[in-house]
Amino acid sequence: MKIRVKNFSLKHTLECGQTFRWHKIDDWYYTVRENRLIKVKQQGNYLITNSSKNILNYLLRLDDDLNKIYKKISKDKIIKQAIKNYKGLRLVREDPFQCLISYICSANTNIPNIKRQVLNLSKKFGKKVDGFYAFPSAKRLAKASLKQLKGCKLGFKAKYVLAVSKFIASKRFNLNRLRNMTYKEAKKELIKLPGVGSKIADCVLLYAFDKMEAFPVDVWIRRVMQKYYFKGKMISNEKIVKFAQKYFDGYAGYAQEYLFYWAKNNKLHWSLDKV
DNA sequence: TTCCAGGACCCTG
DNA sequence: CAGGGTCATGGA
Repeated sequence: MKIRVKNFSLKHTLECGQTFRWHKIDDWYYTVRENRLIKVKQQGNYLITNSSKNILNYLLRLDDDLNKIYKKISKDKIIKQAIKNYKGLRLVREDPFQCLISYICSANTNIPNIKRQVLNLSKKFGKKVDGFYAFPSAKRLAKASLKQLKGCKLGFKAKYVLAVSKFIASKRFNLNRLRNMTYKEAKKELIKLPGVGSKIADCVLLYAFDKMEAFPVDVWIRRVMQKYYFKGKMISNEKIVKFAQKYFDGYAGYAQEYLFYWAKNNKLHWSLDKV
């Protein structure tokens, strides 16, 4: 099926580092969602896919009015440059459990390692679907042993993944309930989970629960914010979050994604900050 | 060899 | 509340 799109870049959307379960083979991107294989590629203003318009609209936020969002967040030359470089980058809508576990795995490591960890989990515990692997359910991961999880190279995060999976599988923690909460309420709940702090909670709220005011602060965002928005001054993560939420006026999450990709691709490092 | 990566947690002062 | 050490893993 062929879907007309405008103001959309599949490449930037899937390769900017917000999502870890799309595999690129030639021009096609593959993932498994709800135990079904989805494949998609972009040709100019069209997406070619075996899926449906509704599903891709949902997963890739094709209905977001990007021009309106650009207008809201284009407040300075840094963010303008990032928007210009990555035009068409959209946030994604991830499965909440997959998103939560993926970002728990993201602690103190890099994107290739995160991808490796979630792929290992999928291969070991997920269902095989047309040659690819679904991300395992909470129920399945809750039955895993710590040794098996460490075998997936999760390192010190294995215990968090196991504990969180057990909380969710046992229904002592209801992930779906977060969808109807405010950003603040939902964040307060997420942070109660072991291995989940402010940054990972913001990632889950942004990529899985539509909380556009979430502003995950990782090392790259810290660098770009500290250098260009706080004159190099050391500042707490919470102050960065609060500043961004006010400054980017309801769309901090979108601004964050562009700034993150920009900082990372420009190899922004501390040595440059100190100039 | 040392440093770093989409951090959280624990302990100190 | 801020600052530092620690935790597994793999690439530069």
